[in-house]
Amino acid sequence: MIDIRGLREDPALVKELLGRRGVESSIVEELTALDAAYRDAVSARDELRSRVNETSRRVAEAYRNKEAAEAERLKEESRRLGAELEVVAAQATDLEGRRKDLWLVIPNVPSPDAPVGAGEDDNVVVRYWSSDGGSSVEAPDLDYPAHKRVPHWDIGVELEILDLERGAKLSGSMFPLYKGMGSRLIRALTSFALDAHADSFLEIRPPTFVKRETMISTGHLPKFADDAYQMERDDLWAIPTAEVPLTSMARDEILEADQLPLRMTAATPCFRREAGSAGRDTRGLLRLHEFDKVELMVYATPAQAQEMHIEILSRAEALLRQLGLTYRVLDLCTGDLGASSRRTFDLEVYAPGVDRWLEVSSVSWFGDYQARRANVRYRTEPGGGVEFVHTLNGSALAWARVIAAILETGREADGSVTLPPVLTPYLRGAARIPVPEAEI
RNA sequence: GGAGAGGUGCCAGAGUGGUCGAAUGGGACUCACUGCUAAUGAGUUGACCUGGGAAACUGGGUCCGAGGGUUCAAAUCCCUCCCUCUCCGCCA
Repeated sequence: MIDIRGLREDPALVKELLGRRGVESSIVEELTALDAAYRDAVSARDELRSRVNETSRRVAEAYRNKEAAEAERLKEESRRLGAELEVVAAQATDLEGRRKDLWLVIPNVPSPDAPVGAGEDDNVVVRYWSSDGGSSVEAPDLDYPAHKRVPHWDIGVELEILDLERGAKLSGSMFPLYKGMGSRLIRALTSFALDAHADSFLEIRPPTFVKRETMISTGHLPKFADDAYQMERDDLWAIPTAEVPLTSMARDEILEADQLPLRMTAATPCFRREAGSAGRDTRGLLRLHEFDKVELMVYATPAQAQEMHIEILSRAEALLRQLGLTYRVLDLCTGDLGASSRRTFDLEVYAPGVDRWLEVSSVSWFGDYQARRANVRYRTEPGGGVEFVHTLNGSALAWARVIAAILETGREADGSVTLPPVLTPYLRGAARIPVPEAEI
């Protein structure tokens, strides 16, 4: 949730910044109006409640003084005030609910540093990286031989490591089934990444299904309910990313300043209905209802947040470099920013077979937007006041698309795939995926 | 799933209708004493909403697992739900 006090103080600024991401100023004005009405109602309710309380106190007093008649009279008065209170309180409750409903669906105020733009075409490429060219603001040479211009779904069938038809048989399209080296590759990548972060990130294995409140904390509900899988009977939701459970780890808690920054990492499956993109990218591993991902998440003080943002980004990039994959870093423009985010960098790997840049990581700084929803605070100093923490997270990394890029990038002329050497120790020494011998 | 016990402040723990935001102990913080640490003494110590104030501070309201109800009045009585513990059952 945005800082509603900040909104009261400077509505023009909030309107301006939210306008950059396409939020109508009338919506902000509506929240301002509801907020004012809510506060009036609360004052009226509290004043009346105060009188009821006072009257009740006098009832007790009257009884103590053995003034039964006076007590009866006060009880009658209190009853009358109570009836009045009920009406006023109902109004306050109604306004509070309407204010909260609107408050919850208003997206975060973007960072003034985020590039202004309408949509993904306006994202800014910060840099490219390739194993040949290193880091550069110039796009690398994307000149690949024909044998690398084969889509991973064909490679997957050829090498017998992907069986999307059987995945579809079991669960429907966009639920992949990996086998053999395909399956092992996910395990290897997961171990590789978790080990890479083990120096300073606490490894967590969170639950995969979470309560409604947990989804609300990160901003995935109520607005984006259509994108999530729900177990209706128990009102549990399948996590779309480990960000969801990790961000709620400290929900309703007050952390000590010396615990921050608090870094965590988790490998989990991620579930997405992809409701808005039916029919797009239905082939292969480009867009899936279920995929595995390693996530990094940090609780930080506002002062630490920027530095943590860079640290997460660096870690995600380091993995891609070690895997030898060509990638680029995008600074998302205000129009493409996720609803909860203040600023986001996306990492996209280049997959030569499908000739596309694939998003494999999204590194976001949420400010206190999620912390306010999740009520995660910290004590600024021992015995001092409390403030909301800042939350940040980033994938490091989402494996399905990384695997697509590895297969396409590593494909040799004979059809086998050479794997990134860093994975060899995690693959019982295997350095490549051979072409299966033809059956006789 | 069945039976029982229980959920109170940072922690432990008292409190069965009004004087309870809540005893007491511990912790933490501040001050004093001490060369330092420890010990001792005194004091302070919640979060949230809303109003006043530049601020220090201050008025009102809410919060004793959650939500409803009874009552002039609920931590305390009633109902529903959630969670924890013990035993039984089941199970990887």
